[in-house]
Amino acid sequence: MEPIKILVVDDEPNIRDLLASGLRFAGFSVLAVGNGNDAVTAAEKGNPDLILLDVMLPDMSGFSVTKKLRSMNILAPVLFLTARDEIEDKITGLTVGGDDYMTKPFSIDEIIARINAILRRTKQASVEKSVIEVGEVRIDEDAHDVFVNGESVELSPTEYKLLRYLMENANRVLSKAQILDHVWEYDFNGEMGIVESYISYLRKKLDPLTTEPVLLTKRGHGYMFKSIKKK
Amino acid sequence: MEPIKILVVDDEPNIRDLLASGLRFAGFSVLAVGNGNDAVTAAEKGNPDLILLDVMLPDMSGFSVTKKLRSMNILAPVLFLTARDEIEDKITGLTVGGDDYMTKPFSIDEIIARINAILRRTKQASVEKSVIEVGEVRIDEDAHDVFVNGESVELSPTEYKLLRYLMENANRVLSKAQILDHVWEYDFNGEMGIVESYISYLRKKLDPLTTEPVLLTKRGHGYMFKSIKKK
DNA sequence: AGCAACGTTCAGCATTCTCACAGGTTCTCG
DNA sequence: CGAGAACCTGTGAGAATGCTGAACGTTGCT
Repeated sequence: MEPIKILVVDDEPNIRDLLASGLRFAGFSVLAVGNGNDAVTAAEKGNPDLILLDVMLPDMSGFSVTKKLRSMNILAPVLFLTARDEIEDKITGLTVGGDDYMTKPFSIDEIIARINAILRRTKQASVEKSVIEVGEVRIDEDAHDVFVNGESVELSPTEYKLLRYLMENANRVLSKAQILDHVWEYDFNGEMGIVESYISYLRKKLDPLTTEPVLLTKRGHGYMFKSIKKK
Repeated sequence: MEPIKILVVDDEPNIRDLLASGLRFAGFSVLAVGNGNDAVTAAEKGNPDLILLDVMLPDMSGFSVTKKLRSMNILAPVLFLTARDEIEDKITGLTVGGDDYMTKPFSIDEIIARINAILRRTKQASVEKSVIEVGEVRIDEDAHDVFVNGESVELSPTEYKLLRYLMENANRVLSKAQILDHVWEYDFNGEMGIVESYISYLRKKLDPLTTEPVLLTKRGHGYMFKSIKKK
C-alpha cells in the first residue's frame, strides 16, 4: 500500500519540524520546505496527495502558490495555515474544492484529523474511516457527533478532541504530558491540571450513559479509555 | 537480528553510566554522550532507534537538540528526562508523535519499560510483546493492567513495578538489593525492609486468586516468582 | 450591550501511596 | 533445644495524587 504523501510548507522551522514529525508518526510520507518557490517545485516533482500550506511565506503568499499550482494542473487539496489575527477573509474564497484552513496555533492531532477529513472527502477510500467506535462509544469524525449506546452527547471542542485522542489509543495508558501535547495547542503554557478538569467533564457526560466507567485513572501514570472488560 | 540502538544524553556521569549499563544489560546497544553537540553528531552517525535525552544540558537545552535533530531529518523517538521540579511546562509541547518524558529520579526498570512502550508504538519492529504472562498471572504493559486467572487486580505503582520485575525474572532468585536497585528510584536511601513490605502487599493481593503461592521467599537470598511447575 | 458557552486556574477535599517502625513468627545453626 | 537472624505484617504519619466546584476572563452570538 502506497503511503499518502503530504507536502508541508512553512517558513518557521519549529512549526515545520513539529508538523513533519507529527505527520510522519501518523503514517504519512512527508516532504517539508520553507518557501513558496520550493513548494512549487516540490509539488511538481513529488506529486503529493495533500499540501499543508502556511499563508504567510517569505517569498510569495500561499494564495500565489496555489494559483501557480492550479495553473500547472496540480490539483492536490490544500490545507491552509494562518495566524489567528491574519485577516481571515483573505482566506475565504481561497478554499475551493476540497480545500480547508486552520488557524495557528493548532494541536497536532487536530491537524491530522483535518487532513484525514479532506482526504476522505476528495480521495479514494483508502483513508481511515470517519467513525471511531470503541465499546459503547462512537464518534463520527465528519459530523463531530458523539453517541453512547445510540444516545447523542454534546461535547465542547476540547472535550471532543480529548475523547478522540483517548479513543484512538484505547486500552493504552496516556500520560498527562502526552495528552497535553496531542490535544492542546502547541503553545499552551499551562498546568497539567487542566487535563484532570477535562477528564472530569467527560466523565460527567459519559458515565451516566455507559454501563461502567470508560475513563480510567491509572494513578501515577495517566488516563486510559477502556473498551471492554477482559474476563 | 540487529540490536536496538539507544543514544543516551546526560551530563551527569553517574546517571549516564547508570543508564548505559542498565540498558546494555537489557540487551540494547548503547552510545552515551554528555552534551548537546555530541548528541547531534552521535545521532547523525549512529542512527539510533531511540534517544534518551536529559532536558538540562550544559551547552544547549533538550529542546534545541530535538529541534536540530528533527530539522536534520533524524526522527528517532525521544524519551525526555527532567528533574521533577524543573518546570514541567517547559516540557509540554516537546513530545511529538511517539515521544514521552520521565522525571528524575527514576528507576532503571521503569526507563526500560518506557523505552519498550515507545518502540512498541512506533513499531520499530519486533520489540517484545506488551503482555507478560507467567503461570496464572498476566500483566498488560500498555494498559498497566494485572490479571490473575482472568480476575483483575488493582496495584499501586510500586507494587506494579515490583511485580513486573519479578515476573520478568521468573524462576530466578532476586536479592533484596537487586530488587531495590531495579524497582526503586536511584536516590532511594531507605532500608531493605521496604521490599519485604511490598512483597507482603503483593502476596495479600495475589495469593487469594492463585492456586498456590507465586512469590517464594528464598531465605537468606531473596525472592522469586515461581511459575507453575510443569514436569 | 448582554448573554451563553468555553477555557483556564485554583483551592479544598478525599483518597491512595510510601515508608518506617515494631512486635510477632519462622527458620537456622550452634 | 535455644538464641539469634531473617522475615512477615499491622499500624500510622505524612506526602503525593487526583477530583471537583467555583471563580474569572475571553470569545462569539443574538
